[in-house]
Amino acid sequence: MEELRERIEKLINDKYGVKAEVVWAAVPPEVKGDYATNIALRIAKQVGRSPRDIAMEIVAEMTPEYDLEVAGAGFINVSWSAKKLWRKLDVEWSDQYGNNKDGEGKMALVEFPSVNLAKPYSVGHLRPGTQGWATKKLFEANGWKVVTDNHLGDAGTPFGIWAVGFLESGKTLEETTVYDLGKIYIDMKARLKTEEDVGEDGLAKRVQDWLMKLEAKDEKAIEFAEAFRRISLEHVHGVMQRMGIATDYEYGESFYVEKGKELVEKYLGEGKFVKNADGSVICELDGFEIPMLVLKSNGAALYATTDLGCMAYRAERWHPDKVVYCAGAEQKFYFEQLFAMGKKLGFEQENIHLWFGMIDQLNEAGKREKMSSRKGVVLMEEMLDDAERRVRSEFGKDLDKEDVRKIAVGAIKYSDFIGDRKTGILYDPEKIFALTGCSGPFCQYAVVRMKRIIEKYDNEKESEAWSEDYDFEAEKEVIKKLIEFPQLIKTTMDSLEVHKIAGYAFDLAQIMNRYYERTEIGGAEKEIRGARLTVIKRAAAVLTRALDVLGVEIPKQM
RNA sequence: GCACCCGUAGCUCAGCGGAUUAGAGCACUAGUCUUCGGAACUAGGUGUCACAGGUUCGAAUCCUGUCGGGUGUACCA
Repeated sequence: MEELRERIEKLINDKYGVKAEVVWAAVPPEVKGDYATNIALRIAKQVGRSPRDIAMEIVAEMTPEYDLEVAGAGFINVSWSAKKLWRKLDVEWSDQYGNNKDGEGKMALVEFPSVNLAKPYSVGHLRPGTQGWATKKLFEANGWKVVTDNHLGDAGTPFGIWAVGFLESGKTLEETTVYDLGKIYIDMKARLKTEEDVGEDGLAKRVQDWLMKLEAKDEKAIEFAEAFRRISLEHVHGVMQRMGIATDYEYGESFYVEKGKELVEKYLGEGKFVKNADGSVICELDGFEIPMLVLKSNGAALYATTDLGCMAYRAERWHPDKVVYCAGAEQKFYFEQLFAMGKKLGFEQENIHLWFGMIDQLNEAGKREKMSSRKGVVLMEEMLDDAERRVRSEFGKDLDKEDVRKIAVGAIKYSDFIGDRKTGILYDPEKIFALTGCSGPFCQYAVVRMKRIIEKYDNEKESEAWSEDYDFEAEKEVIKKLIEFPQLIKTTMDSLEVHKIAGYAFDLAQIMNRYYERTEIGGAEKEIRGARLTVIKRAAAVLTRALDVLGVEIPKQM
């Protein structure tokens, strides 16, 4: 294919004086041929001839060396024998198949899931975790070194809200749980909203007072903050462990408060920031009507302050080439400002806001609406429990605990990758926990089934010995799919559209299910069986790797 | 007001560096069963690709406008 591509590119250059890249695309199954290029259509205008004529001429030059055919408006379709395709796959195959070294020597910092410690981990924070983890995996598959950081929401207003609410609750720190914290947070938020609506600010002031106390290192405030962090973090770790995600570091916002404030002073001194009459500090940004607020009028830090400190800390410690912030679409404007500020201040890394649509739920009227703390959210633990319950009841067998978890989490994670990450998702248990159709468990099942077949027939290394004459025609569709994989990993890296890998995994799983529905393996002659088992082994390896990028693990049985 | 995202089958969504006949899953119907693991496979679609223009030999895909939905718009994160 490479050779043919170069030949055609050379031909159109020599013959028509046009430089263009030939790209092969898979053809629809009804059409004759395996791959097609629309090169004739693309250069037709420049050449000044009809695409069909050009395609005919190209084909005439390359026949009979290659099996080419002009189709449709001027496509050039190529057919390859299954055996040739198999050889291509075989040459490229290794235990690292799919991975590449494009990112060698480069380093990325991926920030996720960045949960708010003031309330229990809810489904509202599902996407940063799943998408962030997949992004890390994707970078690694492309040869990057990756450092991950859970940028905990452990400072700022949530702390003040929690401190005020906690004192009102009358409970002691020892008897306070993460669920109490969540309840306090939600109640307080509602009260603050009511207060604001009537134009008062008594409660808001008390919240800010506690915040200031913490930043001034008041003993009581620090004690609260530490307890608050301990209670929440234990809970967060539990959920992340069940989800099968983890980060290397978890410096929270509080870690960067001081550093951020120092930098605000520094840039004020350099004239890059401006102090308002009310004491607040801003950073003017070209192209933005609204400047970036980097310090509140009462002198307290806010998100931008800690993120500034964070950006500087990371630059100094890791010198990342890219920094990926995994956070919802509603924060787009903020990140645009933050990145513009980073540029203005001379930070060199490329910043990416990996954003995603929000999670909706159906209300009583059956209408879609945003999931919000006030209306009551589904907690991650509840969701995981539900999913595991469903797995247990649907899969009658005695699955061990770990397999149940993997299947449940596989369903949840995969459902996040069915659509583009920018598209919002609907929290519908029927879809999130889907065990059939386009789902995680469908893909997991395909791998488990393949492994069983391999184990059953591969006990005497039969896969190593098959007849040289075997034509691989029955495996052609599988082989073509496997050939696509390395390129998919590369192109997904450009767009960070991980859902394309999920689509690939589903296609491959479906192809495999169809494959052994109509192809005999156990009953095949020994010389053929070995070849078929080898293809199945490779398909299992590729599907496992694709799912691994998504963070979907393979259970031992299901 | 301005900015960004979205509008494709009953539902949930792919497809959008233009191109061979617009696809999946769910749901529904009918099949395939001495299972190399049937949690599977096969067959079944009357879709104004929101609407209207434009560019093009060719537009769901690119451009402009309109309508509808969502989000954001400095002391929240």
